[in-house]
Amino acid sequence: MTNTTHFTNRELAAILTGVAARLQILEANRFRIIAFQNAAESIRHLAQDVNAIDAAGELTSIQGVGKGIGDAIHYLLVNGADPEFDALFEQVPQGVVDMMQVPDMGPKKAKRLWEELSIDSVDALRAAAETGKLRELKGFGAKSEEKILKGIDLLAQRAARGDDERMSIGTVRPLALHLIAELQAKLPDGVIERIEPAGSLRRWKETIGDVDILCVSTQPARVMEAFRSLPEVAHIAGAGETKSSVVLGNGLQVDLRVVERKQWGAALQYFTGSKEHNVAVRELALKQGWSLNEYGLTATGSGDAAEGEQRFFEEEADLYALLGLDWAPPELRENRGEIQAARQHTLPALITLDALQGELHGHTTWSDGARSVAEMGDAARARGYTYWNVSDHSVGLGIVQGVDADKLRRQRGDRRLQPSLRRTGH
DNA sequence: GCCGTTTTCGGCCCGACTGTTTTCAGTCG
Repeated sequence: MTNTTHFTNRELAAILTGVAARLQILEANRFRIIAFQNAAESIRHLAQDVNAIDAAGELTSIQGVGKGIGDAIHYLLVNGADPEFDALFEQVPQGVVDMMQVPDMGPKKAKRLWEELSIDSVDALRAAAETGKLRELKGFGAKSEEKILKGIDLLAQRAARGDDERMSIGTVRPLALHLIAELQAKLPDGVIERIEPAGSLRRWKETIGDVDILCVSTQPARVMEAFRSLPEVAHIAGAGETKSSVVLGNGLQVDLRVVERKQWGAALQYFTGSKEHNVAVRELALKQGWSLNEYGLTATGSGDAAEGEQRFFEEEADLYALLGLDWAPPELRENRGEIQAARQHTLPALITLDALQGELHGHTTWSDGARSVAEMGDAARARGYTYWNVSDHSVGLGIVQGVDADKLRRQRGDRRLQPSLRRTGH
């Protein structure tokens, strides 16, 4: 076993995503594609270095990594390349994969454009759309061309703005709350019965890809109309009876969905995600004889309830309770063990803002620190800190109630460690 | 290709919206 580090977690995840994309274009077995996507996602969010896990021979302990993908990863980490992956990357050009970044351009369309019109890059796609070549293809029309050009512009904007298309929750949350307030002000009292941000915003993710807003109203058409005509809206990406998507001037996409009051619990659960959490909850529901969608539960007939019987939930907790689960705080909903914990009533209590008496953060060897993340974490724990936020490269240290904060401050001799607090998001 | 409170086989979440389609496939979240 060599100790050479060929790939970081992120690089490895990118390779697996590239494999999945190419398998999609080649129309491989769809479950095989999902397997690569899941493995990539797991590794992207891994707290440990995948090289260390490989060195310990425990790759298959990673969620979504079995023998097949595990062996491939090991080969890749040891040798720096995998012939099977290389062949795939050679077979389908990167440009064709890049085309799938354009909104509404999935593997099927990318494949057809590549095979039938020899379009193998975003630039070639733009040229073909501009000259009206795409509409020669069955299934493509003038509107498709227009949409593709707009999508490419959007991509270019994003690239120009920075390499990360996600925005900080510190930026997005106030904006989302402002939009909600504007929407409510625009409509007469009572039209909107309930309204709340869902999605990654409700899960308090550090970065937000797009904003999901859920609301209850008996007049969805009216709400949709008011939403789409908000002054911040630069482009309307979708306009349905109960769902609209808009893009703001700053490039942020905002989706609004309207449901009935009795559907609120299931809808909030559904739109809060994460996708991984939802898939796991729906699988659990299926095992209990219920099919779960954003409106409620429908009995499949395999459980105790008669086939077709429906259940609705005004509150999210009622839905979880029917499935035998404790209500999980949105922050935990990533399918990383919270569902098992909810079933066993062992969900952890989250540290709340008022319990924190101070915080600091330490640099590690990732940048200019002297110790690794693991060493820093161990040292912090040994000295009585409750460390509560560990990323790839730094350790956030929180002092919570029950810990002698004054003593810690004396030990550190750090006058700057005051009981005041800055919200960091976690 | 992965996985297991029906475990080594046989499943694998579900619906809204769009464009171009005469009934649906593709994409997205």
